[in-house]
Amino acid sequence: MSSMTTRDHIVDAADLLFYQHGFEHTSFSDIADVVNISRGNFYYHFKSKDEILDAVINKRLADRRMMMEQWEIQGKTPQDRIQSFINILVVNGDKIKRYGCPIGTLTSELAKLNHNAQAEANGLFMLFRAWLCRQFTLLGRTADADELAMHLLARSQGVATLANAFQDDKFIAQEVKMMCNWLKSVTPS
Amino acid sequence: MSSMTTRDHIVDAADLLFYQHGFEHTSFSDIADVVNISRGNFYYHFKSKDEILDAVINKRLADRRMMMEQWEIQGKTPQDRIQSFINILVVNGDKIKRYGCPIGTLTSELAKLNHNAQAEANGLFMLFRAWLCRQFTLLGRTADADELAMHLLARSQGVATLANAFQDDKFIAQEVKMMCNWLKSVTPS
DNA sequence: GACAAAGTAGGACAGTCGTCCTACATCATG
DNA sequence: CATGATGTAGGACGACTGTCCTACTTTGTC
Repeated sequence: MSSMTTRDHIVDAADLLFYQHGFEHTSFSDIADVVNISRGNFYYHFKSKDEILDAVINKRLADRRMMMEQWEIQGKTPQDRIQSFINILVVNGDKIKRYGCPIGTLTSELAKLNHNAQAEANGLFMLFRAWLCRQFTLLGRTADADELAMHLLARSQGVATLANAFQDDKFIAQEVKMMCNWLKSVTPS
Repeated sequence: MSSMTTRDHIVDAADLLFYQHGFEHTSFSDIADVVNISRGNFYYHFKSKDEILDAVINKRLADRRMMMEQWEIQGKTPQDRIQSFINILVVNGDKIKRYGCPIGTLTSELAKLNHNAQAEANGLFMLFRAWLCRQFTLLGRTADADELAMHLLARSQGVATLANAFQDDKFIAQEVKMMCNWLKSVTPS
């Protein structure tokens, strides 16, 4: 995109580097090398590293919102849309094997750092939770929609963590299949 | 323990601090403050920070092995023993809510750091995987014992990650109950 | 073309990190 | 008591961190 500002480039690079190497392990120098600007000049665009983190979280929130909108357009039924969520594990399989889930690993890291942005990062989970909850409600599971949402979220988090540790494609495929069957089993006929 | 050496004290303190604040975010000064020794003196006991990490991983391996031996003594049936594994989520609920799973968060961090000790840390997962696999085999599920082991491991990892993010006791209880029901459902009658 | 505004470069800064070194204390054994 | 081994204290080191500052270049507007 030629219309992208330097600020956008910084946020994009930080987004990727925070995912690949973690927030703390990513330095200004690392980002500067990617964006090709001088290290000291970040402070024209951001007052602190934490402000970059805020921007990255907001970008991720926006990205995920857009993704969900796509799912709503493409998936006619709630099952289809929930299926789209499950399929992330396959679509992003390679990245997840290497770096884990972008959301889960970020919230874990910030929890250990006792970082101020914890609540904001958790908003990413809340976004998926609320969206899934809505889909399960539309599916007819009004009574336990949130439970089901949390259950599915937990399942996919667990698969991401183990896929990252074991680098196992077959495992991901197996678990995705089981989640599909589970989805069928909770869908009223 | 009065019989504990300084080295043991260092490893214990590092074990706890690595869990609470992460490996990278824990400095020699942090450990020194807990153990009450001078910072520069670590190198009499360890040649590098990575060597402390090795020692911590080995300690965790030994601790978990001991835990499993206890489970084998206390649990008469394979179901009982697998149940003991599931119950970690309740027994260690408070710590998990604060800091996540000690194993999952460590392997995630080391993956992002691209650290040499990744393989060793993954040994912790392999330990549980093999143990669970054995229990499911004893349960009579010889054909898919490893699949079931990985599935249960993933489930507990997911619960730990979300419990850490959402600080939700009720969620843990719900998921543990579901895992119990799942365990019954895979147990041949 | 003048000039303020927007953006950038590059280095200074104080602090912290892991590492290493040397001097000192403790202690068992002769 | 003497002596070597074991362990400890405390600071020096170079590298790197996030932050901040000043000088410079580019850009848009009158």
